Amino acid sequence: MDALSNTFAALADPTRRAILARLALGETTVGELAQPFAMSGPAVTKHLKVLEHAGLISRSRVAQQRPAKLEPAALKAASDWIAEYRRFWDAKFDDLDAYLDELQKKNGESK
Amino acid sequence: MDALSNTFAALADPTRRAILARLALGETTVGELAQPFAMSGPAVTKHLKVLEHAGLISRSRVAQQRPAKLEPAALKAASDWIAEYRRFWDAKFDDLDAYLDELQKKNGESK
DNA sequence: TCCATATATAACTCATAGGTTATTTAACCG
DNA sequence: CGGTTAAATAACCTATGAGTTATATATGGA
Repeated sequence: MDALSNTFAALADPTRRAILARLALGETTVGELAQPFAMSGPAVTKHLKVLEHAGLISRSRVAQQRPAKLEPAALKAASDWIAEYRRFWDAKFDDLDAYLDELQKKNGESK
Repeated sequence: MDALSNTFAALADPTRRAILARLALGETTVGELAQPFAMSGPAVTKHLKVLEHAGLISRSRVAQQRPAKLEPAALKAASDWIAEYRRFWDAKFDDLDAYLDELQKKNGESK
């Protein structure tokens, strides 16, 4: 499957979105996720595999634990895809676009 | 299933994303979609049902045809969900936020 | 009314998703 | 080395998704 399909499919599960919300607060282990979600360890491991395959998280190792960490790049790709439709719901899109261009120029100079 | 899960699940299929891209150009019938996608009519009908159930499109009737039309509100909801993670990939998010607040004030006065 | 056209529904196949429990692997510690 | 803890894998179940072909429904027109 293509990367974007994997990303959207990963986001289509409320448990996985909750896991991402938890990871936004910091790295977390499988055990710390299994408890609040009232779910078996293997189930959490599977969800993490889906998220990892979608590029939304990465894993590391600390002793016996394998903490998961948020990887936002894939979210950005999904956001960019949706952004192409922004003009269909946001009447101010064109104005905003001009402002953002201007802002980027400013940042390029000052930062 | 919750609305957001339905939306992301609908977007997780490349054929359905292509259908949305086609609908961004204007309303389209089942027949006009089946041909370029080399797919049977019933398959298109099923994809349209998924998109409609996700709130991403609406249907109407013109003679024997049932044109489909893009409904961007559901896309906005998905975009808003992802936007909460923007700070994780966009270092300029805080600055941007200030600019957008300012812009909204301006629009409130002038428009 | 009868036929043609466009779409939807029914019935089916095959693959995958999400969950379970039981077992195995990996890493630390006495 | 032997035990303990954390996580992954295996094997399984059930439900759902995406596609097919065949059939039914709805609309328009001669």
